[in-house]
Amino acid sequence: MRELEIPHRYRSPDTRQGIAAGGTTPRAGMRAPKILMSESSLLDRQELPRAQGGAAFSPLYQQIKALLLQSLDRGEWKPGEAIPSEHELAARYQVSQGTVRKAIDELAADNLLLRRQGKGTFVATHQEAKVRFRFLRLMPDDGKQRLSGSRILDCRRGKASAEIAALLDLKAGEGVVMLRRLLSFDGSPTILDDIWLPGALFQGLTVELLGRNRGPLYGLFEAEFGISMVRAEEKIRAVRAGQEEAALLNVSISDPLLEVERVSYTYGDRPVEVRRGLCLTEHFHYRNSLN
Amino acid sequence: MRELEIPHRYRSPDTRQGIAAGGTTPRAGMRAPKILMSESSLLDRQELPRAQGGAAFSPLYQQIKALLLQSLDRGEWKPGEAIPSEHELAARYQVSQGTVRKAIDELAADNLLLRRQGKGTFVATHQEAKVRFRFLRLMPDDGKQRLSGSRILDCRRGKASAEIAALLDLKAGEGVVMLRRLLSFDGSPTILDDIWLPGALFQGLTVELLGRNRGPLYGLFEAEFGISMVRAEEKIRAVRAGQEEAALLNVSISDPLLEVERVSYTYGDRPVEVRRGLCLTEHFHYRNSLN
DNA sequence: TCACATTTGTACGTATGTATC
DNA sequence: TGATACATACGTACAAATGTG
Repeated sequence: MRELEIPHRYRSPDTRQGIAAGGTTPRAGMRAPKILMSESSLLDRQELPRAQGGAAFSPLYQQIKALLLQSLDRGEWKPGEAIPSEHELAARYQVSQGTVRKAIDELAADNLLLRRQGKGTFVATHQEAKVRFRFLRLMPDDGKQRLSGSRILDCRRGKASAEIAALLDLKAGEGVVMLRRLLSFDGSPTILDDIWLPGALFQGLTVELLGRNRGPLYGLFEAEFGISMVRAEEKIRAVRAGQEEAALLNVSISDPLLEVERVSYTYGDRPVEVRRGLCLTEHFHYRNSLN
Repeated sequence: MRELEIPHRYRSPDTRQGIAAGGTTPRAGMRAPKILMSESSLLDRQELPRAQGGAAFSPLYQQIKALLLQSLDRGEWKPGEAIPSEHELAARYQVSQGTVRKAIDELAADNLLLRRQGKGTFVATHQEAKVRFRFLRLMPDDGKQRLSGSRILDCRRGKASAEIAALLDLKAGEGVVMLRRLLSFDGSPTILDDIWLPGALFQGLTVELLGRNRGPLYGLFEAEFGISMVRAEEKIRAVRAGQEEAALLNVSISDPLLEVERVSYTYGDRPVEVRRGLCLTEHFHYRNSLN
């Protein structure tokens, strides 16, 4: 583990120990602890700048959350696997189970973890239908999800354009993998995706590997490259079909298409994918919930 | 309040009372407690059918959440107002503060309530910029939000079409208010909205009232009609501009437009608005976050 | 089928920190 | 300075779901 400090708030409530109840149970005064991470690291701290000029403090459970995030990021627990029990984590970090619980609660709310009563807490994976659904927003108008077939049209390596480099947080000219695929539903081509990935992170990515893959692309990324897509931002527009796109999607030039620009992030808000999808919305729609 | 029953789980942990610690603090055994709503009402219960054929049980905090929802729905606390403190609610419902806290946590997570440390917990209102932002997803490509001007083009009453009636959960032919408005940013028309509302709920809604309104439409609905928009579902497509729409949005016929179909819901998942927006996405985009 | 251990879920209580007025 | 309200942290006990012997 790492070096820990003691914050000057949420100290052990040792004032209790004299007054405290029956002596059979282990009391707070016996424990050593209260930890604080020495560096801020992945902490998604609030925007509030503390009045004091000093270090950035955060509640214990946020620190635990950050530690859990680090473990996830390092691949200590793989997608689909169970993480240690709350009890075990509490012992490991020397905090109460309730504190671990609150940390996990937030990670579960962010869909990074999945709790199952009686079984344990599991690392979210794109192999599950539920998760995949969260990232595939195009739905048939009649509501019935159809089988989707993916055809890889292209996969090659090159240098990032200035625009892509900026979005992926790369230096201009760094290597990227570019791939193009066509998703069909019931055999009719519906989504044309252009995808850019940082070359360094996706070394062995080839058409052959993609061809062998059944199931979602993000599932492959998890299994083969250890990269979990955790979050994405999309920008959606209505555009006109160009010549090439029209041909691939089997529509006329200038037909309206839904353009979906996506930047996907892994743990720690690091961008790892840029995607531009062109969708035929004659019989499909992009669904979204506001709340 | 209402009649309450005692569930056969989560009974008072009265086994403690003999063993329990110092006698100065109020013990669990003193309270009367443990409630269960006699009817299911607004409960958003899980899909799990209980093994037993009997009543539908739910955790206490879910019951409290349902009671809070009822109070919100009845307008006991108005948008922008503070609800009673956790302490007070705990006393009212005869449960612990922690249980009230968990109920409020969920309502806050759903954006129905807003917690402010040191001040209280407040009913969410569309008067706030933050909330408005959640429902206005069209953004300028450069990221800088501009002033939006709303011009009401039409407002009349009529009978619901079969389609609208179905979406609003009305009987075919029931009265609706239809209105059309044009939103402009920096003076350039960008969004053309057609809106349908249940006539019965929006009695005094007129062009004059709309004309006097500054601020968001949903704010007006809250203030004048006591109807809070809490959630919405959208379906998004790329379409071709028709003649009328093209003229109003100042584009050519057949230009691509983003169509956003929205159904909005108030407390208890009751649909209270259908909206069809046509958006110009030359310099704007619909933003969305996936997680 | 039953008993048991494990793991998450619910509920309670207490003490203290932090923000606000 | 004090009162109030939400936030954090600890601890305990029991319920419910799951898997195993």
